[in-house]
Amino acid sequence: MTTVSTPAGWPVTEEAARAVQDGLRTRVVLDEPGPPPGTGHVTGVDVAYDDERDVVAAAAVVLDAATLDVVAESTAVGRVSFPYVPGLLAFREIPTVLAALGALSCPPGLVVCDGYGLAHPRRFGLASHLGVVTGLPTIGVAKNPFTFTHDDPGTPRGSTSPLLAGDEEVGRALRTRDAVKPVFVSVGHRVSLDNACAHTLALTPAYRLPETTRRADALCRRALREAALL
DNA sequence: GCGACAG
DNA sequence: ATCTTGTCGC
Repeated sequence: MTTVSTPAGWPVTEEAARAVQDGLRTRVVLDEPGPPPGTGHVTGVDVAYDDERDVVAAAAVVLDAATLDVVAESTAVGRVSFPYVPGLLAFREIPTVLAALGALSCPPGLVVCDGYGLAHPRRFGLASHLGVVTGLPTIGVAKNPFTFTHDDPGTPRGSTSPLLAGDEEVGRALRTRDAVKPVFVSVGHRVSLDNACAHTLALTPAYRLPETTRRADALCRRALREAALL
């Protein structure tokens, strides 16, 4: 496990953080399909917090995309770098997530984030931000619709409905299990929305949430419990 | 101005 | 995100 501190120059105010987003958003690449599902590596990243102790732990878990077997994993801990503000989640998660990704012993391939990419007030959520900063293909799979609207997808697994910001499709509500609440998929960087949904389905053979985020969630919680950062 | 709001 | 017990069901 590695230890990280908040990067020099990291935004302190909400206004500064929004300015950073506006400066980076133009670098998001949307015209690549991304890797085909079931090939290469797929990596889940997630973060857990202990605001009492001011500690944050991140985990990255690399899976073989064909078998969903764990290929590699890593964790990182640090201090909380930003408060939770809707629309600015990336500034809270990215430093530790970058450290965890950097500690991996193999290439991550496609990165699956817990949250949104383009489905964001300024079209630059966590998944897009992480993609631009690393250059890696990324997608966002969120558990809640945030401020966006959607119709309920059909009952069968695989059914979708557009996730809308007004009349703009910023993502998709995707049913990953029959009759179970859908997840909300959006493009991060260098992946198409169709492909992002296909990957999400490939990663949900048994549970609502992708195996990537399930593994990363369990690992970062464990890392937080065991963190001795005092 | 007020409320809602990924994790 | 996090605080939290038991409980119903495959």
